[in-house]
Amino acid sequence: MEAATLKDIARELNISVSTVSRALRDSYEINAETKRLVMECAARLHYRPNPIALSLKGSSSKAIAVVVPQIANYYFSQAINGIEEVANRRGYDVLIFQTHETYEREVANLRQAVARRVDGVLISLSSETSDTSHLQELQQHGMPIVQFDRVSGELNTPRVVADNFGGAFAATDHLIKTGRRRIAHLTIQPWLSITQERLAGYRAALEQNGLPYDESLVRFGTFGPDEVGPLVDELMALTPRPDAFFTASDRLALGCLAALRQRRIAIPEEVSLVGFTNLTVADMLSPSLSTVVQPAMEIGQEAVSRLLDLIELKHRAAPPTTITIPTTMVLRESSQLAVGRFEEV
Amino acid sequence: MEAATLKDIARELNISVSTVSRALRDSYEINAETKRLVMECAARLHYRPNPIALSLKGSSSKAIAVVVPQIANYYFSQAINGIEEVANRRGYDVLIFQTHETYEREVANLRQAVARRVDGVLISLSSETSDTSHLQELQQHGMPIVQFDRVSGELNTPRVVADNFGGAFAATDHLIKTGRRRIAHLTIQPWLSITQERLAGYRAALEQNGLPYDESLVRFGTFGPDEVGPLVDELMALTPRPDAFFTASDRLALGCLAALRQRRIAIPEEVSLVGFTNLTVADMLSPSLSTVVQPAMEIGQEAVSRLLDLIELKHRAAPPTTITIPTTMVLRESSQLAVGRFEEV
DNA sequence: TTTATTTGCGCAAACGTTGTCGGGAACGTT
DNA sequence: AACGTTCCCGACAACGTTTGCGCAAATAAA
Repeated sequence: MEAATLKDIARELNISVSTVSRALRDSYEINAETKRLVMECAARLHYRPNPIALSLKGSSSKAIAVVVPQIANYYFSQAINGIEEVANRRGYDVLIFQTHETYEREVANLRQAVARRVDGVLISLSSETSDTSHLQELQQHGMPIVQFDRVSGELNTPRVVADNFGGAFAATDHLIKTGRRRIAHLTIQPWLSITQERLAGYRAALEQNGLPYDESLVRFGTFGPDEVGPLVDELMALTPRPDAFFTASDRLALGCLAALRQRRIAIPEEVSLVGFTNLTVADMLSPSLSTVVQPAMEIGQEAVSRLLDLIELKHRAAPPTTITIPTTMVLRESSQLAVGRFEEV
Repeated sequence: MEAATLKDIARELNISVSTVSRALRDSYEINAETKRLVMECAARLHYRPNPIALSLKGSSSKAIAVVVPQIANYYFSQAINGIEEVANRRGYDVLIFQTHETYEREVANLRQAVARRVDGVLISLSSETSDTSHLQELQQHGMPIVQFDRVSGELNTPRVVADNFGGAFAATDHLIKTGRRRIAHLTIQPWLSITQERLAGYRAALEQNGLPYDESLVRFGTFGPDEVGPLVDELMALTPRPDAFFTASDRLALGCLAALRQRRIAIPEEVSLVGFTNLTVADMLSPSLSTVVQPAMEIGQEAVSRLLDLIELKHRAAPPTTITIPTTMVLRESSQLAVGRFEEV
């Protein structure tokens, strides 16, 4: 039962290794009876082709790499679940790599992926990555690449993203419709595509509702656990002070929630709060958190589908499109009394 | 720059492939000057040994597999971070596999790991797994294995676990010391080692404090999101009704919190609540959640260290020990007014 | 019968690497 | 001068597969 090889089958049946190989691949030049014998023997010995040898041969390795900033993150782990599901269904293995948000690890991970002869790469850029030449080079060497979530415009690949603009627009519009006028926007690193799109959606909703876009209400950064408090103080010191916070991430929303509660600022009476993405505990918080939900699993599924198409059909000719997956707004207590859902295009 | 091989270096320098191989491995039978030339050329061509070819050769693949129930889980992703850190530092790659809590995927994952020629396996059993013959067989074929977190006694390998008994004891003892007498215990699948140990700790603390162990206060199961509510109703209907809940997982604690809040049962006035493990948002909940914290990263680091020792030193002779990593109790609002920390042995 | 064609299968090369063996050159020893 | 060493290095096999080529036997066409 120790890792049967073609050779074992060949020896058992007194035929050559090549015949066994061809029989298993159902080649036309092998006798039906021989095929039957080989199949039967292979089943009996629990034969499984050795993927390592296959990779070495240079053909496909039936494995893809997914490179994400971190897996200790509900959004990414959900995306990976979607990726695995589709990939496994289509006969591929998934190798998971974490960049821990550093450029250095991203490069190292990609090198690893190449070394392990993956057939393609699915990547969500680290927040440190601004230069994408490492990926461009990879692509020029013929590696199929699909970007998702954190994408770069420099890189000419298919992209699968959530509708960040639409989600931010919907959230901001909701806040305005419920009477808010001074809406602060706390967001992440400014050079990320998702940041820009969310900011644009926020801004568009303001302008469409005839409200001014005030730069002093927008803050960028990778706020550590202790940095949100001071930031909230700073914003609340403005005149007129903000009556709503729209944050571009889980962590920021949680930080705000904690900071506001600590400062005894009533949510949503004094300040409304809306987050972005789909923290599992959002509805168990107090107050429960209104959020723009990103369909992480669906994004993963869509991205991996594109990648596998690229690998299998070699559709390099097809223009790299950007696929936008709709987001959903979930209204909870932090932005209003009523609890309900509405879909957003 | 396209994946340089030994052959490329050999051609460039007009020497044989074997000489190049030996020069790079600093063999004593290669002239110093030749070595220098080879090294220089290898650096220039960005040569990296092909791990696939190495694996095929049968030597070590410098990769280990880590098989966990799921990565969309703070505990496991932290453990993986610890594993990756130590493994990378010691020159190994980490292949991550998810069982999604099913036996079937666990078997498939292990097969995959073997096919990819990993040097060893780090595993936390799926909740469906009661029979461990697949792992025993693997082990008999010489695969180094270390279990962590969810371990089986049937399987004779090193084990790295949190001090589940101690943590549960401390939590229960804390509840008793703060005046609680009817402490319900909500826990997971009864056949898991962690379940049994936590239950034992709970029971020991009761008995040591002269309180009876009441089976009707202990509930096992994989409670879905909608099942916790009814369960809480059921427990609260008992007479005398419970004045504290001690749960064996994140999800259960959150579920209880939500269910109790919905039912307007005051925490901690009417019912105290203590969870197990280290949800990031625990201190942002309302009320913030007292928990027994498991040092996930440390458990991962310890486990992978044992595995690499097993791989490298072939210390098969050493008796498989169980390493217990201490847990910590973090007291927050859900179990009392005061907020503080104390260490637990 | 001789000559084509098909059918079924084996040989050998290749993927990148390591390890075993063997051999030539230069040196030192009898 | 013949022999034994030491020092460097190359040829070859092997890991498990796939694949192009060739070869024999059987069948078909002349």
